[in-house]
Amino acid sequence: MGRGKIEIKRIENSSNRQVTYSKRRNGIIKKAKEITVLCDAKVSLIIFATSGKMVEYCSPSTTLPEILELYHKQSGKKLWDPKHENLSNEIERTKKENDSMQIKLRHLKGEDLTPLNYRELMDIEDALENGLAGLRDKLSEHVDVWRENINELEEMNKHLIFDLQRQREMGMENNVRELENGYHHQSQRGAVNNHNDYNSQMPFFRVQPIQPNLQDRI
Amino acid sequence: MGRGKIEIKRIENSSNRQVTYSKRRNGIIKKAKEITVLCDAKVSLIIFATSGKMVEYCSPSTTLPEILELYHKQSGKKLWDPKHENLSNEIERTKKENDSMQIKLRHLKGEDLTPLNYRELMDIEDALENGLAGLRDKLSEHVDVWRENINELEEMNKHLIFDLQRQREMGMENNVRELENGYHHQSQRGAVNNHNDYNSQMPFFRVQPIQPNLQDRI
DNA sequence: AACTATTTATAAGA
DNA sequence: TTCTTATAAATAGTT
Repeated sequence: MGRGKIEIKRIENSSNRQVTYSKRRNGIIKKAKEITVLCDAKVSLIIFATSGKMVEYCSPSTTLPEILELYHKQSGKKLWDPKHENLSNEIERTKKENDSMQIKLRHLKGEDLTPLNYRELMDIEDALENGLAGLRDKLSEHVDVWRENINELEEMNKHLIFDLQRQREMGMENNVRELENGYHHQSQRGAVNNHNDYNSQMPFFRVQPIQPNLQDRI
Repeated sequence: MGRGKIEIKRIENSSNRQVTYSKRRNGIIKKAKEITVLCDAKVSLIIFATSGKMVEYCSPSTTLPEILELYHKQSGKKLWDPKHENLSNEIERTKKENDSMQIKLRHLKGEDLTPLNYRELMDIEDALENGLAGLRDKLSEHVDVWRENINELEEMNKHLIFDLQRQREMGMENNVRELENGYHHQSQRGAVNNHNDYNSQMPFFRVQPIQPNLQDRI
């Protein structure tokens, strides 16, 4: 249908091919639209040029996914197969893994033990005892850290108390010097001079933990 | 293009519509084939009649899944969406569940405890102790069953031994009667008459377990 | 992209 | 359905 008849074989002239592609592509889409209107047909048409550019037609009464669903039902061919199938397998595998872990967890919690035989029960007991052993190691590590921490804090306290006393004694000497120089001082301050009274000293210092994140671990 | 021009609107006469459908369907497929050959295009064409009957054309250089893959890349539209998406979500959810169970299991086995704080460790210890408690209940149930079984077996043994002795004594009486009636007997048999010798009696009976499947549960 | 001679598709009829 | 054929529509080659 044109000035001359053409053979149906690849058009070698690239620009001719491009022009023909464009004309015929429009022609097919027009035909597709017509058949959907004239005959109530559902049509999906997807065309890719060699360039990779795509055009699509899908009859307005439907959608591509719906057409693919119908296609799948009729032909039995799986379109999204590789991905879909892989996912199905993976999910099945994962769920089985899940179930078996669930059962193991229950057993370790002492639940659902009835169907187990003596050997299996003993194995679980071993596991629990190992678990408790590991756990108590870890707990005692914590205790060790705290004990060490307490020691360090006590050591630090000692030094702080020592420093504080020295500080006060120096203050006293200053007081004396100041008195000698004619300065006046409030008599309330005298209470502090009794540095053998531990309780009265306590409110004067706060010690930060040596391990900065210790709070998080308790 | 025919004897008369037609409007592009639904053909009301059903048999006309059917005929037109059939002709035009073939026409479109022919056109689709031609454009693939002439212009190196990739074409997917799926047509459903109102009857539900489907015809398909896909250019020989490709497959429908491949076209759909390209379609997805270019348009961004997800074709297999509902199923595919649901599966993806489900697998993700299941994997997360898996991971958390894996971690719990490790903790109960006394592994990977380092990142836990003291409170968490104590919780695990509680869980393990509860587990051990439940487990030991179950173990002692087993032991109880065996103990009961052993008692029953011993009871049975007593009766069997008693019956056996009676049997032998009756045999003896028969022997005596037979002797009185003039029968001859080998003197070796005399050893059996000492029914206070337990060891010599043992080989004479085998007792089946009272619970038929007891073996399975040990 | 527009034109148009020609081929092709197809509507109607059988 | 299929064949026929008059006619509409599509399009190849040209401008």
